[in-house]
Amino acid sequence: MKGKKDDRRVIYTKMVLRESLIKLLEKKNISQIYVKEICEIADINRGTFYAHYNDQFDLLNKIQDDLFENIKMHLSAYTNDDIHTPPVDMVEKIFEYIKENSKLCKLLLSDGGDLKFQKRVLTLVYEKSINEITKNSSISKEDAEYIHAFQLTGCLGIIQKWLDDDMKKSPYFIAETIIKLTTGLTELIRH
Amino acid sequence: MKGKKDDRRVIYTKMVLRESLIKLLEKKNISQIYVKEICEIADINRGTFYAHYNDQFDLLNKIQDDLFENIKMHLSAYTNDDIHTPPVDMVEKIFEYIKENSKLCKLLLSDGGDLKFQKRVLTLVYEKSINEITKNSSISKEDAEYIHAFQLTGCLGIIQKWLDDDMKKSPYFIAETIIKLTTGLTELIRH
DNA sequence: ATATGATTGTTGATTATTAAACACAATGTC
DNA sequence: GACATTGTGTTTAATAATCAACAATCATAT
Repeated sequence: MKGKKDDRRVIYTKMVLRESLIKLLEKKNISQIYVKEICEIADINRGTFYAHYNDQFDLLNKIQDDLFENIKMHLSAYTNDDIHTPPVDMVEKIFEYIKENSKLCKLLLSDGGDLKFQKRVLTLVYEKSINEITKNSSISKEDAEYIHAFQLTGCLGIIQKWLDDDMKKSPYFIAETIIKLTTGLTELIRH
Repeated sequence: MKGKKDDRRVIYTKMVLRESLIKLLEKKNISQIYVKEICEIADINRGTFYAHYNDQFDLLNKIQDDLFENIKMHLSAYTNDDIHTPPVDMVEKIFEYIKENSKLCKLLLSDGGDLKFQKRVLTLVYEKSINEITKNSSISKEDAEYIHAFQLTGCLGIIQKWLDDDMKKSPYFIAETIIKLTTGLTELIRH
């Protein structure tokens, strides 16, 4: 799948460059950020930056790809895990992950965030859960699609509010709430 | 005075190795700490450690030397600065420095700390202030020595208490207190 | 328009760090 | 005491990051 693993130097370089860009993104737009700035804050030679990334946008994309992949991993763990693990615990893990990366998530998922990225994440969740619900129920695919349009934007709303509130509520509470609301919805349609 | 300046890599390596050792020193004695541990926490190749230091003790010595040099710098700034700067502000700077390096200072200056190092610092302060006081007063050198024996251990006591209290009082407050107590002392002898 | 200054993207030579391996010493376990 | 395990100190070739320089591009103000 990939070449050799990065050694410590590469891992460190990428990490500080990412942190540096995230820090800058809290203050200004990506197109107002210079490569030079990123390197100064990261304390990394500019030449080294270009050895890994083409420009600011490339770096941001890589960061987004990573976040996306991680969310994907958490989601697949949720749907594929054995039946004996309560669903709440699995969803909780996703929110713990979001909390750990709150700075970045706030930037990308908030109102002023990256719309393309949000759509990308939502589509991922969408495909996962459409299958889940239509699989073992009498609900038509058409109905399910509307339910999920509602569910997805609803979840995003909850996440945004949670981040805005500086994650005062525990990840478990949010997970529980979301599980209740989403499972409740399908119950409503069934009857 | 010295050769070429270290580049970014060297600076980073030394920094993380120092932080790593300090972290370990909070849990155990220097002679119970392995070089291997230090490198693992710092995420630095063991070979790189040996490129800069001989062993744990050498690293600790270098850390102490640095702290010593910095305290020295702050002290000399205090005694050599122009007369218009209030002494309290100068002493405050020293305590701000201690606060910034509280972890390390706590380790080295506390009751269980390194006695040799404490003595070294005290001697430094001693020489500075003996001159200061005998210079423009009628106090004999013999008297001054006793006053300072008192002053120095007294100051160390205050610093230790301050560190034990997790530096709740501001650096300025401590500076003010120490100035009051030490200048007060010489007044007492004069009369 | 033109001049001034700052950022860019790339380069070449140099240096620091890396992973991996090694024989050896220290440590703990049965 | 013999045993396996773990840390030590050093070496190797490979590679990543460094600094410094460069012409080219962009920004801003005059």
